[in-house]
Amino acid sequence: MTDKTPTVHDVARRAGVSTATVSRALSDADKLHPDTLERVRQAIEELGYLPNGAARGLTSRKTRVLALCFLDQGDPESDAGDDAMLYIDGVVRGMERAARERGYAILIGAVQDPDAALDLAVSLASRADGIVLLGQAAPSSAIQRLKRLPVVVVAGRCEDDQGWVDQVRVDNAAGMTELVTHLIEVHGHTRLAYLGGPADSPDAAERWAAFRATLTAAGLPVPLPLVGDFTQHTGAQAAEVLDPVPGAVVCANDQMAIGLMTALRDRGVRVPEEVAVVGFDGIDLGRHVRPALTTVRQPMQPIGAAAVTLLERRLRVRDLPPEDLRLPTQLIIRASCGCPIPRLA
Amino acid sequence: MTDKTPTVHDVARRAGVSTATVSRALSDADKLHPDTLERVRQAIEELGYLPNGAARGLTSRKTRVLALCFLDQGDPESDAGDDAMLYIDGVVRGMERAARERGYAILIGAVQDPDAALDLAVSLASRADGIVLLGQAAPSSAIQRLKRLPVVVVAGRCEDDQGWVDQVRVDNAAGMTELVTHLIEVHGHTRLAYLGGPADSPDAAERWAAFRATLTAAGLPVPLPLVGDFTQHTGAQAAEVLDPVPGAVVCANDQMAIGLMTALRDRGVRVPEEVAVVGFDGIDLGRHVRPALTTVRQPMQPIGAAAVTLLERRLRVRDLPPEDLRLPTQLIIRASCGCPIPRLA
DNA sequence: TTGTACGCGTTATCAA
DNA sequence: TTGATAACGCGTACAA
Repeated sequence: MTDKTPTVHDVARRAGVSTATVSRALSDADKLHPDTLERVRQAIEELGYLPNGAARGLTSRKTRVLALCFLDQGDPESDAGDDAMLYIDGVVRGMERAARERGYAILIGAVQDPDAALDLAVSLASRADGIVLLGQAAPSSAIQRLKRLPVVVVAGRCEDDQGWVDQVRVDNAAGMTELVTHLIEVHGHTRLAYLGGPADSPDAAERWAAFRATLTAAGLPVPLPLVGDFTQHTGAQAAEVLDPVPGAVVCANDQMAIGLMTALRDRGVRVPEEVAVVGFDGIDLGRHVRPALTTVRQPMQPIGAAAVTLLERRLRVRDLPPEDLRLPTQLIIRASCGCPIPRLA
Repeated sequence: MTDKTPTVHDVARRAGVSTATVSRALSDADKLHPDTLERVRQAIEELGYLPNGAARGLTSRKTRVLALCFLDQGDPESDAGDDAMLYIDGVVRGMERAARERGYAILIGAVQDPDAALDLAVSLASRADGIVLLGQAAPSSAIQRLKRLPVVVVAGRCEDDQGWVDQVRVDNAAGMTELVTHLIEVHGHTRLAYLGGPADSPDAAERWAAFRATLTAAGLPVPLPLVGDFTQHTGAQAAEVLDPVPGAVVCANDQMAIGLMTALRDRGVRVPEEVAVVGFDGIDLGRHVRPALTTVRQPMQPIGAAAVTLLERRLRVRDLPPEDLRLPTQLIIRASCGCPIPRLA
């Protein structure tokens, strides 16, 4: 009883055929005589043979793997950071489903430290046919270094590398514009406050820009933004600061909006009667808080799926102009903006 | 300008060294003369060289990859199936974090059809050093077939393969017992109904068994269980059936409990005043519904982390008796059981 | 329909 | 400290 893991040779010997035949049994099964096929099947079964992916990848120059590289800054213990993870979970799901249809598996890697992103990306890229770089995990150094293989940047910095690599983003500007316009035109708000996200978030930047542009276009004054860190905690803090309570508070993401609403309620301020609160992202939780959160939905899964589509396209055709996909957002009107409660939450 | 992706040879030539030196530059950097190292670094940079993971894996017989194989039965369009996915997301997160610490990446693959699980598992296993089979994705055929490499079954069927492979599960029995005991002893319930999960779910089976055992032990009558499919929809349906409203309804998962509560409220039945409702799993949503759901939390991330730990352990020592880990659950008392509302939701 | 033999890119062994 | 070279396991021309 040999304990080494069996190879094609072992299978071949046991089945009384050549290694080539074994190989064919695994791919072009139909090009074999049924009896031969059966013998090989037997041998494989009996030996517990598993093909060696590395050897396969070496000859075929393909791995049938698509990688995803992202930053996981969440404190493993607390609930903070869950927001980003919720987003990532959606993207992963979308990628996996899209990849599955095309015969790919997804390789996932994350780091805490942005400075480690490059090494991780290289390490993942060396085992994949293409790679998706998520948000902050896409320093231009990484993009340069990986130029040899298909790279898609999702939710990356806006300025850098534009027209350089394929990108997938969400149309933050359109979403925010739609949201603010709703507040102004439907509810007649004129005093809007803004609770923004971290300065290094491209999404946060785009949302803020669209917010002020929309106010300006409407001839309304642009408030000084509060700057949060995308956590519920930060949203709660904002409730303390907002003293002359404005008519409405626009938050750069849902978590902060929810934290804010909760703290406001604790302070005895009624939402949406006294102040409207709206968010951005469309996380599931927003459907279940009371009042249900009016927000702008980011299509997480479609983002993941689009990234895979782009990767696969470039795997087939290398010489293609870079694509810069902006996926549409969707305004989701619920109760926190002051709209009547719909029949179904 | 050659367009082929550069190899160690190209780098070696450009740096005026041998391939062995290039190889060393990537692993034992400190065993090289600083100047040599620098030249190699240069060449790598200039050529945009990326190591070939397949070739590496071939010689080293290691991939530094751990695979996860699961069933994704969710309808891509609807919200149904989210429950299972929430669970999986948590496990993935736990795996990734634990794997990262040990220098591994996670390879993810899913199928809809349980019958396809075996093929997927083999395909994933051939590219990984070890594999985690989740729930239904672990038919004994797969476990047999993969015997050559470390396999961990998470939330698998209870009877099969016990003492065969390493397993990670949650202590459903203890959790359910604790939950039901709370209902009986603290709230004095004597008429309990049960809304169970699908017959093919090992978790559902264990929970039901513990439920009835606890009632029996308390000298209470065991009701006929309603059988749902783990969705909110099913929970809502249960509200119609439960006519002589019992004192409490124990649901085999949170989704059903939430669906039930909502439907009950629509029917004008007050929870928890008229009937207590409790769930199982501890999904995030349960914290935000009103009344907040009393439930039993499954430690999703620790489950993933434990699976990785087991895998890595066996990667180091093959000859070890199989481990059958039962992770503890945690009773989370909120409002839906009738307990006073805690200060923080 | 089946077999032979070479090459894929890297690491490790052994010399130098 | 560095170089030459032999595996590693599989796919695939090419031959039979």
